[in-house]
Amino acid sequence: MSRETPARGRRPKRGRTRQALMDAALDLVAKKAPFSSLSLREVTKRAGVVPTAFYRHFPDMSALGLTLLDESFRTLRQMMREVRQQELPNERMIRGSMETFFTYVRNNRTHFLFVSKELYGGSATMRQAIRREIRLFVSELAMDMARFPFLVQVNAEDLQMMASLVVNSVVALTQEMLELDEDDEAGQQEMLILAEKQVRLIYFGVAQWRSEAGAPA
Amino acid sequence: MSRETPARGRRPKRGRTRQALMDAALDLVAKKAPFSSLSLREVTKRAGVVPTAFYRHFPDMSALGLTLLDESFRTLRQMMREVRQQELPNERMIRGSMETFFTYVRNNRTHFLFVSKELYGGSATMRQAIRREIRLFVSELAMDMARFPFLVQVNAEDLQMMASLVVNSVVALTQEMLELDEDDEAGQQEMLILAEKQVRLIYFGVAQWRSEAGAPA
DNA sequence: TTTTTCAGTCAACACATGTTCACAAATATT
DNA sequence: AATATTTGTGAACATGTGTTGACTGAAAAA
Repeated sequence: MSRETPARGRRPKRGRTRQALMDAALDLVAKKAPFSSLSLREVTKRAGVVPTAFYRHFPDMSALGLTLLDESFRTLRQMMREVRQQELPNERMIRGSMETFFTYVRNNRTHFLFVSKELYGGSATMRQAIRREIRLFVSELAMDMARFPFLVQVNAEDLQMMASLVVNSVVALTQEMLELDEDDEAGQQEMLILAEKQVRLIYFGVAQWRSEAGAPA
Repeated sequence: MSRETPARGRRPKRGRTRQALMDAALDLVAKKAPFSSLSLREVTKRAGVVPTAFYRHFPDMSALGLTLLDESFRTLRQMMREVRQQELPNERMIRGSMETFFTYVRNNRTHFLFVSKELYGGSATMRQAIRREIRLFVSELAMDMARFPFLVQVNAEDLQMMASLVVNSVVALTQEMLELDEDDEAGQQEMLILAEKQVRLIYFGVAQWRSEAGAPA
């Protein structure tokens, strides 16, 4: 922390411009339109930089988008790792996972908002990339579930089905939560409880599955 | 079916322009960008009409959007009615509902695509409107579920929770299906089966619910 | 220190956008 | 048949857009 305050008049902002552009875009997405309807000039203006400076860091807007996606994914994966490694007793497991997950969402609101909007509204490449990531998430969850004693004899396909059900539900609730006001504590808490209940309900169904519904139609 | 072929040179297209604009927008949304990044001129061009003609039918683009939303909702409600009124025996019920639902999705692809993209990517008013419609859907499903013999003693809140779980899951699968190619028969069928399985799984959980998980934490 | 590379500015362009206005054709009303 | 109203057209505007090129100060490498 040595030389700040860049001389007044010409401000160098020594390298942070790239990040400033990304943050600006994220901000705009969070409180305005989807990324696809963001203009280059809009982003640079918010970043406090002249339009042409953009090209020093990204060839075009879609490149910025992909970088943003990458940054968001890093957050997501880190969260996933944290959720998976905390081995809790069966009863507390669901609650614990949901808590750390939603905490992550709150602490990385703009990232999740960005991903949420791009999941269906973004370009084809974006949507594909996000879906791939989600599928990965589903597979890992399925692997974890395979270790449950009462699921040892469920085939891989059904495990995948169950995991995707859990993930889809949590994703939906996450998107609903993002719709809430940022500091609506009560609403957020309500969402957490709802999420826990729903996942628990699914696990009830899962526990029942092996016996009855073996063969597909 | 009297006077077609509009005289060549000046074409009258006697009133159909409004619908042409709506269809054009829907088309563009289906095979290109989200609605918010559509330009007025783009839409009019695709509708085969001069930009200024737009104002004869809508004050601005967002009005077009709301009209489109309304049109899509009519489709949705009609589908809902049809699903609800077919009282099938318990075993066939889930399968039957899913089949008519997904048939509707296929037959109104552009509408569902539009709604799907607007759900998270659209303007605040749009998102709210769609969410309201979904909540309505959830409430009706909860009412239907309340009549199940094994659910009579589940409280209203939990019924709502279960219904929202079902709806969220089906919505997610619908969006996944819309990502598929339009004439990927195999993929669509697969989605249908997956949907049925997931809903059935949820119902297993539901059947188990009443006994164990009464009180919230 | 000198030189090279990096990261910002400024001016300018060609083009797409939303919107206006006055006008004309098609249709509806009388 | 005469008139009024709706619906589409054309020209024109101010503004916002992506992108170019030449230039310049700051930081890094020599």
